[in-house]
Amino acid sequence: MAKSTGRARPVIKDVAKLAGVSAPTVSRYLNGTVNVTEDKRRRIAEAIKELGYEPSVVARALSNREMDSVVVFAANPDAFSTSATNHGVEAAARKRRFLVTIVSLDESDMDSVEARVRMGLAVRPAGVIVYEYGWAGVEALKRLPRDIPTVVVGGGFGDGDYQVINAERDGGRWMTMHLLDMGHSTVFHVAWDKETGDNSRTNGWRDALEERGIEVPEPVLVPAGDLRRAVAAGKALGRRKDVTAVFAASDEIAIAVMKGLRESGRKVPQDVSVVGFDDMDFDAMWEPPLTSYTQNFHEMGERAFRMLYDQVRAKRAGHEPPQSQIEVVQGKPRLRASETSPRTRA
Amino acid sequence: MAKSTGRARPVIKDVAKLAGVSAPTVSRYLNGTVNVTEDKRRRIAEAIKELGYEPSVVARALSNREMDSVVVFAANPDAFSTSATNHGVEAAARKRRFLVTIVSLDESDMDSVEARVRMGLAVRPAGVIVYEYGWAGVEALKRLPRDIPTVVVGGGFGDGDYQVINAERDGGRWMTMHLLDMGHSTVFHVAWDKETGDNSRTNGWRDALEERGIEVPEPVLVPAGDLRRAVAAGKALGRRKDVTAVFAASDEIAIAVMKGLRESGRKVPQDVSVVGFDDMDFDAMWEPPLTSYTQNFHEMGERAFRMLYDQVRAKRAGHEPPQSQIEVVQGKPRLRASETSPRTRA
DNA sequence: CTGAAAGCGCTTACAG
DNA sequence: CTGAAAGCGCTTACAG
Repeated sequence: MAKSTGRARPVIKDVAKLAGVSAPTVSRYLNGTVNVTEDKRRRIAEAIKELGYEPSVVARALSNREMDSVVVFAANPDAFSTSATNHGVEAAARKRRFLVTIVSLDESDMDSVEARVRMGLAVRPAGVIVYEYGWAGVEALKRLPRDIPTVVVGGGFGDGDYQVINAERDGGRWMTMHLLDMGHSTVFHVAWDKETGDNSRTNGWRDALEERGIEVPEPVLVPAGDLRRAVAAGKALGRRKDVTAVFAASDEIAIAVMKGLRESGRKVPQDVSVVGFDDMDFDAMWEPPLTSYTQNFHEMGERAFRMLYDQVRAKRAGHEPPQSQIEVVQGKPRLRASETSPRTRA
Repeated sequence: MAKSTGRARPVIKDVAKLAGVSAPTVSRYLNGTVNVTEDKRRRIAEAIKELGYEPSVVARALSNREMDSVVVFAANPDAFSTSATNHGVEAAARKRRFLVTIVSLDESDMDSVEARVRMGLAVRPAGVIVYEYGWAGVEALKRLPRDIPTVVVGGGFGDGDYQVINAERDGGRWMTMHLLDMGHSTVFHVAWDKETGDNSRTNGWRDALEERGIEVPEPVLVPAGDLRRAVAAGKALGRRKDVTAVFAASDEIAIAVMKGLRESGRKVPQDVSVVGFDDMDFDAMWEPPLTSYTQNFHEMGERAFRMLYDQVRAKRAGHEPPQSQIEVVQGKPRLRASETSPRTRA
């Protein structure tokens, strides 16, 4: 603890001198690469403590040609999914003493993706994690060198050799089935217009309808993020007497749709059942409490890091990379009170 | 673009050779520290392009004794305020080609703060930004060396020499005054029990009441994050006929309180006016649309970085540090429909 | 098991 | 303006 030397920050040589050994020995002690005599171990440990020594990750990185760090490329930096996943990555990384650097991708400025990828790679991270919650992730992925350990989070099956995916499609199917099981003859669907492909909630909705042999109505697509348009969509749906159930692709949409439905004189859930997706904090507070589907983004982040770490370790040890793999993180429905069986027509 | 050499990643020497100059000259060209002949500039530029050269930030960091990066210490990593501020920091940092590393502080594990600070500092960042949205930030701040450029975001006046603060107290005062101006004889207040001190919404509420010479009722404190307890608080308030207006310390709380109020048979806003704070996305969707107060976290993040950068630049140039300063980022009220003048008692 | 030497890829005095 | 040399703080063959 005591700052015994005049140096602002002790370096490995200071430790070595104080412990009466050479710098490489301290390095070996620190990294456990080779055995060090018990006696010396003790003296080194003491010296480290005495000086408050912390190895320079920068010097280590230069020597190792890479840093103990992971860079995360993420679009939609303000989205809940992004921030929760970041947190999961960071928690797992910390256990391995890896640093995480977030480089956000601006969906509105494609040209910059190239520059941002270069910038992120300039620290020579041990690996990268790319979120495919939005399409900018796909662009970033294309620009990554093949030899850097990479994990893709989200997106469709097979977007990456190593991937952590959420069961979006399954979830969409489940929610739709749930409504069907309650007796609704069909389920309408409202979603943002930017969909993420194969593994989407929208496809899950389609799956359920098709499985039941129900004709799939046209999904209602709304410009991404435009709550007002989502309200309008709800209102339009409300005017059609054949809609008794809607599966909204997100809680935000569900809430907007409910508002629109009410504006057109329909009650939720008495006249129309509405379910959402994402299980946001507020859902339980809603009137009526919104039925939704939880995804565990934090868990996805943790798994993504662990999957990456396995690759990094193999690479450093000179082993073959682990087998390509896709982990699917299941979500689960949270039933509340925004849906009910359709009532018999008056 | 073309990878003309066999090297995986070109280094400064490759550029130098191709351009027919020495490595230091390339370095000077890159950093603009000294003039380089026009002729050589051109050749160097071409070589860089040809090789796709990107300087190693790690090597540069080792030489400079610090990295072009900033570490952010942030508690409550999942909170909207945290993620929006991060995004602002990152956007501003990118313009200066600084990397940002997020180290999250776990409020439940105080012992680790020390370790996390050390870990964050191990990359020798040029500076650090600490969020005082929660108390863990205060702990981190105590453990930072005095000589590293630092800016504090949030918290109370004077928590740091360089600080970007939100006008929380002003906002609380404004919202309370607004209710008073509508004719309510007093305003009740519900908040999480962990308050951030001087510059708090709660204090703003108190200010307004005191300015008007109104006796300040006991604020209702609820365990942080416990929405259910907040609903209960709303319910309890609803049973008291003297409550006609409540200022909730956050939108989450406002929503829970509204729910509780309704459970006790009171209508919002007809019987009781409720206003929140934070202006979350959903507020406009609420029934009734929730009146709230916006804070510009993104802007706070940007300003924090710029303030930090000024310190870093001064330090690197060997100048005196800029004058200690506190920037206050104003928020603004968003009036919607969750409050109204009290109606005359029936 | 351990030390002296060389190297990672930059930058910065030091000469010229 | 520009090059040769030394140094930033580690790690890793190479000998012993």
